[in-house]
Amino acid sequence: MTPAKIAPRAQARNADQMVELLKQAATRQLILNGFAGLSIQRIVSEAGVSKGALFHHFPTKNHLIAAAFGDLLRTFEQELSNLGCRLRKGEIGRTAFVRHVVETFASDMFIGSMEIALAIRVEPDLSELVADSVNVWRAGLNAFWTDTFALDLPPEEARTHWAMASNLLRGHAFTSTFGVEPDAREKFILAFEQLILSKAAIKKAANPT
Amino acid sequence: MTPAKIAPRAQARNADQMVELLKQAATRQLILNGFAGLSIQRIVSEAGVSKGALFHHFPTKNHLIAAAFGDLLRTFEQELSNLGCRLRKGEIGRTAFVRHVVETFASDMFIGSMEIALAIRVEPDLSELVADSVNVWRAGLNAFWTDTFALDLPPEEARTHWAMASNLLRGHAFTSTFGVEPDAREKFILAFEQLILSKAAIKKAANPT
DNA sequence: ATCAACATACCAACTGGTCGGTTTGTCAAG
DNA sequence: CTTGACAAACCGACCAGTTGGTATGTTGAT
Repeated sequence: MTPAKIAPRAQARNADQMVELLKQAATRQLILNGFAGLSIQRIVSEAGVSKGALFHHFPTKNHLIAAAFGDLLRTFEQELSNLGCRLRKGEIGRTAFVRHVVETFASDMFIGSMEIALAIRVEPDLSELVADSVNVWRAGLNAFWTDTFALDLPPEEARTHWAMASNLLRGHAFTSTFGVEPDAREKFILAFEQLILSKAAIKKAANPT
Repeated sequence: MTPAKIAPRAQARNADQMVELLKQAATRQLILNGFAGLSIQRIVSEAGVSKGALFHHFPTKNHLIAAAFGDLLRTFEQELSNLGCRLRKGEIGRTAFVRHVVETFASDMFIGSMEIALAIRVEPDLSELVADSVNVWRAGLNAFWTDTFALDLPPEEARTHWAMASNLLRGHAFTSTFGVEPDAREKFILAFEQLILSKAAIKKAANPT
């Protein structure tokens, strides 16, 4: 008889789980090594699977990155929406709300997504793959503000105001990557609240629980 | 006699010019292909010189990137400072000033520098090489605001206010990479002027020419 | 003659894939 | 229940090209 051989690696059989595993591995490696350091080899090592498995589910690297990026944007949108709901229900105050929102934007995951977003401008293939996700994110981000606050301004001015709010958060997140002084975050939170939210009324939740 | 051979490539002999050439080639390739696509091969092709020449002047790729990044930051600082001077001398109005400042932040070169800035968080070597340039830029950016405008606020609050201004510009620049709606830039300019500069007085130039 | 400046060939490692083989789960037929 | 067929899922070896350098030789200015 042929001598016993080392058993080949077992092959899991759950496509959805594999896709999820790959997207999460990509996200972790993005945070760890940045967009420039995001390689297929690193992703499969992180996920503990083969390149063949990866390319079975995603035709190109860009497809995987786009899928992971789309998940990231949906996660942020969900987090923000939740924060808005909690504020409207009175579960948190306005300052705490701002603090949480700022933390979402200054998170490793958001910074990672910013890297992808900037890289997109020179990668037409990737840009096309993420176009829908970006549009949904933009609309969701605007809705987050308008669902949460009422502002006594004409619609176009209100839209610009909330775009400013989002840009301020992005700018702060960007600057946070170099580290912030100990109390600069807290100062930003208060200044943001004053500058952006002082004239905005919190909408009451339809059904406060 | 040995038959005529193709003459070896002529070797220019001007170190300063070569260094400048390499930094500018790196910057152009950064704008064209992003940080992830910024390779030695692309830089030397862009510059029309050899890798040997590059590595004679810069010990590693990161040294070149850091040098080019430092130049970029100094260029932005100079541009902004000039705009501030022109405003103070009455050569341009406040709205035009804001428009020019916004254009500086939304420029390809600034976006390229943002890519480097984000990548730095996962590259300790590069981070160390650019630390001084970043500190100088930060101080220069704050001085740009405080040299140009007087604000009736305590120093700490003024500092936070101007940090908000810069972050707003960064956030807008970031969002601009996806393209902006036709009049969104103009709306941003007006809203910025209203939100950030409405309570700031333009300092008069010491010697209006 | 000397050395900084520059060129070119070479290197090991890595890149995003491709490809042939193996494994696994499902289904239908007996 | 068993068996065989099938295709999705997965593996790992292979591929051509690229990466950031290194080593050696040549050139040009003094």
